[in-house]
Amino acid sequence: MAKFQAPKGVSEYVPDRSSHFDYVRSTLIESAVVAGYQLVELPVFEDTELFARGVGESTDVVRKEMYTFEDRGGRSITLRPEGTAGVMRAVIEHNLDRGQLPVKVYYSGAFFRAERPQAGRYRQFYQVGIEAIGVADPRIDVEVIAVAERAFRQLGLQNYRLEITSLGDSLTRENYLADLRSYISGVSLDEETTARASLNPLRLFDDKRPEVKDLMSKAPVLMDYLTPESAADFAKVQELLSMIGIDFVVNNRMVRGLDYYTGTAFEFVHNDLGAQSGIGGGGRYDGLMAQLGGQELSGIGFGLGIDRILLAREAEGLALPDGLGLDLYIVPLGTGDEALKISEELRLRGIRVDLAFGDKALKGAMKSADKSGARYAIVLGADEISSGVVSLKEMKSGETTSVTLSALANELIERIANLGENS
RNA sequence: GUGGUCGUAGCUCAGCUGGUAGAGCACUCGGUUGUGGUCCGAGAUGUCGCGGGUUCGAGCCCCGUCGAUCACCCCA
Repeated sequence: MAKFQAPKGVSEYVPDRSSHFDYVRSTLIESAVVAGYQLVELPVFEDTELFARGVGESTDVVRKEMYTFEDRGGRSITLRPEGTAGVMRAVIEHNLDRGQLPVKVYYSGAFFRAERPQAGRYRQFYQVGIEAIGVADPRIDVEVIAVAERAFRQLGLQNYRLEITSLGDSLTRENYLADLRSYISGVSLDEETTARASLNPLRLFDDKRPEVKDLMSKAPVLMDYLTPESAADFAKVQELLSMIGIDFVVNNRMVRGLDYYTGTAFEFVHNDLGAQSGIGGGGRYDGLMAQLGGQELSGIGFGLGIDRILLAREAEGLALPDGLGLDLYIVPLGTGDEALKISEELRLRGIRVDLAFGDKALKGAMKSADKSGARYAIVLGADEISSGVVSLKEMKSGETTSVTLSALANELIERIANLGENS
């Protein structure tokens, strides 16, 4: 029979790599939680119009990368290609913006874009994102950036940089885009590039062809058009980032792929990832809430790519930290009934326990103990059960200690706690 | 969506100018009494991605297809 395979271009995680994935995801989430962001768990599909209006009709995401289908009721549905539009919809729908501001939420899950896959670019991929809605304050911009930066540091990443820019307010953009368009219309470009420019002239700053780069290096720069208010905000953001010790580089040619960004925009770029080097990015969006039928509230947020962050950790040779695996592995001799019972008692105390099943020989079961990565192992045979004493073996050193079964849970808990203090 | 490279045991790969498959690691069992990681021995494992074609004969050649990968495009 022909074997099935996963659909083209999806990322999926199975042991042992899945534990690394889970470590990255939970570290990112924890960084948001400690800053007061609360979970929103949202659908992975939404009304197509939400993304068309929210993300922007001119974006590639909306024009050619969405998974769109008609449901049985004839509605046009789209698998979410990004997180912010759905969050705005939920905030408006549940009136979260009627209470205290800012609304601070995080999300985590799968997103979908029908692109040609390559390393770090998948058709189903995973992000953790946060949004802070309702307060336009450079300090929140910096907090949002700090949530990402802190997570990256905790994950041990080194070889990356933070790029920031300001896209200015609507007046800034209006003036700037007019000048940029007239500059572009004055230079000669091929048909396809001209078409891209007419959709969003900013995109040309991303072009990798030398001749286009050369042309764009002489183009007007948005930074020069910032209104005094935008310029002051941007200066404040930089000042505060420095104050809390976050390094950054200003990239005044940064291009963001989604149309809703205004003001502060940022991107984390990793150096070891090839073409798909962005591990996270975000920015402020002034008009989005109103655009989607809500109040005129500004917001800021980011999306971090779990897949790419995992690749970045692997590229930097970072291993999983100790202490995430099993605490104890039980090797039963004879019937394993007692081992099963004890494992449940220990698990009830929060100790991570696995055991050998299926009447494995001692040697084989000890090998399993070794491979399980458990910190400790005990053999549980007739002797131990009748005497009530087991020999607790630390797998790494091979040292054994006699412990009574009744004291085993406390002994393990104490040792695990000590380990946490030492590391 | 466009172009390049690639696809052989669970994993990493070898397989010369076409003659019906191999290594290392991993896995299972064993090296006589209840303790893994080293060592030694034995063993199982592949429709050579899939489909067609050329040939007396194809893992090696040709076409298609699926997938991966790299770049473009775009982005997390």
